[in-house]
Amino acid sequence: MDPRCPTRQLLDRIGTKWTSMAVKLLAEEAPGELRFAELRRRIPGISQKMLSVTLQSLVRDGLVARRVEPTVPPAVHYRLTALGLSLEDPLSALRDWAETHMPEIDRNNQLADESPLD
Amino acid sequence: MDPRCPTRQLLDRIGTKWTSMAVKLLAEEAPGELRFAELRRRIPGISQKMLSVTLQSLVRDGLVARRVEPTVPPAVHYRLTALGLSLEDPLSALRDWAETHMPEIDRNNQLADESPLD
DNA sequence: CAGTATCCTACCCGATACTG
DNA sequence: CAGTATCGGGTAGGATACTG
Repeated sequence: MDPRCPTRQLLDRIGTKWTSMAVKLLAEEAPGELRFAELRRRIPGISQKMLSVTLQSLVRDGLVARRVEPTVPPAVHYRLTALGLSLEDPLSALRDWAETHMPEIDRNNQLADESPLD
Repeated sequence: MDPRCPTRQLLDRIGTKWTSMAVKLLAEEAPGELRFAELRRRIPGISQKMLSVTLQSLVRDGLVARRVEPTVPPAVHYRLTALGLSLEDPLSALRDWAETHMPEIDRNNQLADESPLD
């Protein structure tokens, strides 16, 4: 198996802390857009810097499109591209699995904590 | 959106460098088992330490089962649990997407490198 | 409003050596 | 064979301050 396989490269992207949340919010809005500040409001705990870094990476990958209204102050809108939207299918499958099975994983970890002799 | 949502917790696990490869190899073998050294051989570049850490984490989560034959030297076998096997569906969907679309993402990044003024 | 620019810390991961 | 122990570098990510 190749440690540089496409799957690993993809996980290096969507595995970063805020990426999956940004993609989900933009997917819910698709084909509409969200502004920088609106995304910031909907992702509790994210800093301006991390939202900026996250979105730049998504734009660079071609998963998200950035549109600037040249007003003062500027209004910047983000939306998923067709490529980004196509990622929603496997990503929502992963979300469904997580919501269904993460509680069981949590229980398994608690059991491991209670029986440290295994 | 909750930054501690199940999806993020799941990505924190399968997003680590070697986890998705270990799961894939064990899934291909399911319901059979693989030994430590055999996994090591099939994951080029992984160190003993990282394979050990990766497998321990998977066992702790209940995604992988560990079976020790008390011989000298010991023979340790790993296999996916039912829970681990259920993860294969969304994970293979993600792999399929990665193989199909990562080349396009690579091209997008190359274009971004060539046009730094955007 | 939508970003940059710095600084700093935690921790993932690799390299290496050792062991029952 | 299947681990554990230890050390160290690189980097993701947080806090804070500044700007067109």
